[in-house]
This record gives sequence, structure tokens and C-alpha cells, in this order.
Amino acid sequence: MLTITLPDGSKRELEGPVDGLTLAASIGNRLAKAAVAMRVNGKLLDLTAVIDRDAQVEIVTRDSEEGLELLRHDAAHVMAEAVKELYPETQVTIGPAIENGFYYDFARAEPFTPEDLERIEQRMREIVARDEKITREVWDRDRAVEFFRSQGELYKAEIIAGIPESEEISLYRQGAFIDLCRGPHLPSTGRLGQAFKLLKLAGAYWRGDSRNEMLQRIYGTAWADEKQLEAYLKRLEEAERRDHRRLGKQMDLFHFQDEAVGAVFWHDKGWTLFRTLVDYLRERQRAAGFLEVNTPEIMDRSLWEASGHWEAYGENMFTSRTEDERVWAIKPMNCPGHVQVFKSELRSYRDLPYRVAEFGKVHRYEPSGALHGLMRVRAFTQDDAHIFCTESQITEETGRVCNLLLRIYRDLGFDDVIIRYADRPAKRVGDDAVWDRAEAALLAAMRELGLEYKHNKGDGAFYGPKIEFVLRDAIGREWQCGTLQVDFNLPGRLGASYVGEDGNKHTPVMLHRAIFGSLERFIGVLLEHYAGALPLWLAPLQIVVATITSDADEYARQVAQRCNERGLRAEADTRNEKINYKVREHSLAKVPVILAVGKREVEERTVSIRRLGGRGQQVLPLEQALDALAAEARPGAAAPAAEAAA
RNA sequence: GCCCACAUAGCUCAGGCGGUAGAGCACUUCCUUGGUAAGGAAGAGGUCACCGGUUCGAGUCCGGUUGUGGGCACCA
Repeated sequence: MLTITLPDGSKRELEGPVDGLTLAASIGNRLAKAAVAMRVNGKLLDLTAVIDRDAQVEIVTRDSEEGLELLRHDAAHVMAEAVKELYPETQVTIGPAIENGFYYDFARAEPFTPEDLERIEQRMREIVARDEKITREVWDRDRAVEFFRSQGELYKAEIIAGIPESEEISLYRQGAFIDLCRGPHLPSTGRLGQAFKLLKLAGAYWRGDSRNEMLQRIYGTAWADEKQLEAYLKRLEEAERRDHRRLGKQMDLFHFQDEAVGAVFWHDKGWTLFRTLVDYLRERQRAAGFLEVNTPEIMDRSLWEASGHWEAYGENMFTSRTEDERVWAIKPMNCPGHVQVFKSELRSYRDLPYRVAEFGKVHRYEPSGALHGLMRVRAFTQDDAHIFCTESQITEETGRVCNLLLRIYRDLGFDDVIIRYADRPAKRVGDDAVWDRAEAALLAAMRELGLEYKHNKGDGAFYGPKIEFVLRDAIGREWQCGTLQVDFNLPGRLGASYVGEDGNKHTPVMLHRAIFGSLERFIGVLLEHYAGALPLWLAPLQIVVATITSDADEYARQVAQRCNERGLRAEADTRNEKINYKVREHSLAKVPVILAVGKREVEERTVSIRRLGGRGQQVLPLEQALDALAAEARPGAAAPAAEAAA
């Protein structure tokens, strides 16, 4: 007899040994149907594994997070099986579960076509319908390598050869398909169900290294049931609807054109939004003790050689050569400029911390394939700042930056901020001893501030470790925006120093920080977060005064003017169109407030307020409406609840 | 940069097998003065991304370039 303890603490006596399928069936029919794997004494195992002694067992079901991951992993295997059946000359490589789905990388001379994708998906459905048993086998390493080599599966052979000696080589077999896999897997292909869909074809480097050959990756999504799949596909559509490139057109914010690849042509409304953000941040920074400066966009190459940027990023810098044969760099960064400001006079320890900020326009020759709307451009504006301080001031300054940054994110509607800590990268300047100190200082500051963080190994800047601030948007996507970097290297390299209490020269520590990161990109994030329906204070055009009949034209112009006098951005729409038409047009352009005026409003000196996405109207005396709107338009003021227009 | 796909009017998109372009919206004019997401009519608008090739003839077929999209790699 076996005693199985279930997660709820209940115990079950069973005639042993017993496998997971039997155990699940003994607990309940529904559980047995939903089961995909089991956790025995904390270890995730196949349902076909046998339990031969007393144990704590949890049945993992398809709708749990863990179960879903297994389903997706299985979907990848089923896809590989389908591909091998249809295109036997293809080599398989790896196929993991990922967020929302799975992919598998294949090596094949011929590119897959969208039609191939349909065929593959169809074959996958057949394989699921066949309900092939999935069985686990443990093989000898050399035999496994030999086997896959003989099958022409050179990638698989290479993977197996690279598995540490201490690990077991497990293979999973389903039908005629056999693949290396740690598992666990479903007991049979039928359990995968039909709630999956192949989504797209892409290229991907073998082992993620751009020096390697390019494989063909097929992405798919898989869910516990059809309902979840539908919901996910809906979400994809929703994300498309929020695409900032599309909103940029609808709202007439900006455009791109071929003559300036990766550089934004800001239209009036987009630039108004840009300036609104700058004005807001400028004021917050001033209050937080930052001095705003402005430094040259073109500086001699020697400065960038000294900072190390030339060495690390030279090939990504725009340069210019003049008649006199001098080579200039168009700044990709503001740090060296700020160091020059710091160095421009003799500094004392009494001047520290010395905080300089700049809305610095930088240019970087980003790889063509990286460009993406406002999110990744070649010319952008950083809200860059540098704090020159002593080692002992790092914690205090880090805390101040965090407070400032979280406050600003909250004002902009981002409450969910994830923090990551990134330490020394492979490609870096400075001795390890210096890095030890910088990392220790940053970690100490984070500990002191009680910041919870994820460790992002090896992802620091080339001159120092950093904290990354990641915003989660309205539909759950993550955007890294803010950063704080502790730099023990550049001040010394660029010859910055201050006179200490002891009368001697010392090298300051430099903290680099950005809150939006790139203004351009941040605007893209904001647009997608709000689906274009920006809070009143950010909306570039806040109010349209729309006439219902031409009798109200003069009054409408007066109302618009009163709005503008109160600091509200407003226009009058006196065109000879119906109010329905005007409401529709301004709603599509995401104007937050429409003030409709007709005969009644003219006579009573009122306005009829209509909110973007709202259904009803509110009629208020003009001045009262202006008071309310002006109050609402202050930075960070909470927006009244309004559904985003569809 | 690499893989795949795409590029037609301001926008969104049609254009089987090659015979020098079409819709809706937007725009202009006229009619309509209408109370909260498209009132009606007429008109104007295109070197079919660019360069080259095949062909009697290319938006359509082939090659190249540029750009865009989705990934990968990169992101100071």
C-alpha cells in the first residue's frame, strides 16, 4: 500500500506502485482529464512515471501556469514532428515554450512559406487526432550522439554532446518522431488539444549568436482551451489597435520618410505632446535640485576616444569630417559633455552632489533591422542627467532619483514599475577592483532603500552597473525606460576631479540617470499605454468647440479663445458639418473633450461637454466648465473614468 | 547587419493567364443649418518606391537598390 498526500493535505491509500494517470483517475474524472503532468515530492514528472513509495503528489493541470507551459512545449514537439513528416530533409534544433506560446527552430535550405505554415498546422492537428503515445527513454550519451548523427540531425547531436556528463540524456518518442528533451511531457499527443495556432515565420541565429548560421523559426501560440486561444488572438488585435505608429497617423502627431531613416518629423500636435512632457519633467527636475544645461551636439573625436565610447561604439556613431581634416562625432551620449561642464571650474567637495540635466538630442547609427517607429530611432532626445558625488553620497542620491522617478511615472499613469539590477558586461572599461566597488555601492544603496529587483546578469553599461526601471503598461507589456548607473570609470578617464576636505584632488563618482530614457520612445509607450486616449493634461489638442448650427460660430470662437486664455489647448470647429460628423472625427483623433454649442448654449452662455468615449453630455455654464477643465488639466491630475473609444 | 514578407491616390485597400490604373474615406465646389461616432451631389487627385533587364508592350515577369513590417542579433 502507498500513501499519497495531496496538496490539500488529504491522504489517499493506493495499491502501489501506481502511475500518475491512475492516481489522477482515482481522485476524479475531471482532474484526470485536465492532468498534464505531476509533481512528486517537488519534482515535475510525466504522468506515466511510476510512484513506488509514499509521496507528496500534486497533479498539474492544463489550466495551471505550469501545465500550460508543458502544453506549449508539447505543441513545439508536435510541430517538429509535423515538419519532419512533411519535409524530412529538415533538421530540428530546439523548440521551447515561451510566453503565450512556443517556437521551434529548423534548419532547411528552402525557406518555409506561409502556405507551408498552413500545411504544418493541419498536420499538427492530425497528429493530435492520432493521439500518439509519448514515451520517455534514457539513452547513453554516445549512442544518442551517434543516433542523431546517423539521422543527419547534426544540431541535435551537437546539443547532446554539449550536455554536462552529470546529466541524464532523456529522449521522448511520439509516433515515428524522437527528440531530445528534459521533459516532462504529456502522456499522449491527444492531450494537447486543438487550441493552438501557428502565427509567424522568422529567422533566428543558431544558439542566438549572429556569427552563426540563420535558422528558420516558426512561432505558434497554444492554450488550455479554445476560449483562451480566442482571447489571446483578441489581445493581439488589441495591441495592433494601440500601435503608436497607427495612432501617430490618426492623431496627426508625426511621420517618417525615407530621406531621414529613423528620425522623426514631429507635427504640431506631436511636438506639443513632446513639449508638454519636457515642460513637466523640467519643473520636477528643477525642484529635485538638477541644473539644466545644454552641451554641443558635435564634438571632437578625441573626447569620445577618452571616454571609451569610440572604442565601444565607434561603428554606431555618426561622424563628420571637415575641410581641415578634423573628425567630429555627433554625440551619441551626453555624459562627456556634462563632464566638461563639471570640469569648467575648480570644484570643491562642497559643490557635491553636483547634478546636471539636459534634454540632449543624440544620434546613433542603429542597425537598420532594429528601427521600429518611435521605439527605436537613430535620432532621439534623452532626458539625461549626471550626478557628480562622493562614494558616500551614492545611497542618498540613488534614493532621491528613485523617488523622483516613481513620482513621475505615477503622474503619467504607470503604477507598476519593475526594477532590475544589471552588473558588469563582458565588454567593459576599468579594473575588476573598481567594478567590485561600484557594484557593491549600488547593491548597498538598493538594499538600504529596500528595492526589490530582478538580477540581469552581465547587462550593465560598459562603464558601470545599473538599475533599470521597467514600466508595465495597460495591457501588461513591459518597457524599460528609466535607468540609473553607477560610474567609477568615466570621471577619471575624462579628468574630472574635485578638491576634498583634505585639500587633495579626488575623482568624483558619476551617477548617470534617465527617467523617460528617450522622449521619442516614451511617447510611443504612452500612446500605446493609453491607446491614444491621453489624459487631459497630456493631450496635444485638449478641447474642440464644435458648432451645431452656424448661428453659434461666433460664440464657439469666443469659447475656444476663453479656453486658450485659461491655458487649455482648444480649437473651434465651425465647419458646415453635422454634429455627428464632428463628434466622430474628433473622437477618432482622440480629442478628450468636445464642447458642443448650438442655439441653446449661445442663449444661456453654457457649453455641452462630451468626453472621449463617453456617451452622455454635461451642460455647464461656460466659466464653471473652464474652471473644472483647467483643474483637470494640471499635470498628474486623475483623469475622469472614460472608456477608450473603439 | 541577418532571415522572410511587403511597397498602387493624403489614408485604408482592389487590381486571375503581361495590353500604359480602380474603390471607400479625406480634399475642392455646390446643396443642406442638422443636437452628440459618417447628410447629399459634382469635381480634382497616381512617373504603380527607385534603377536595370526580358518583351511589340511591364503595376503585373526577372535582377538589384532603398524603405517598411515580423522575428533574430544589437541597444552607451
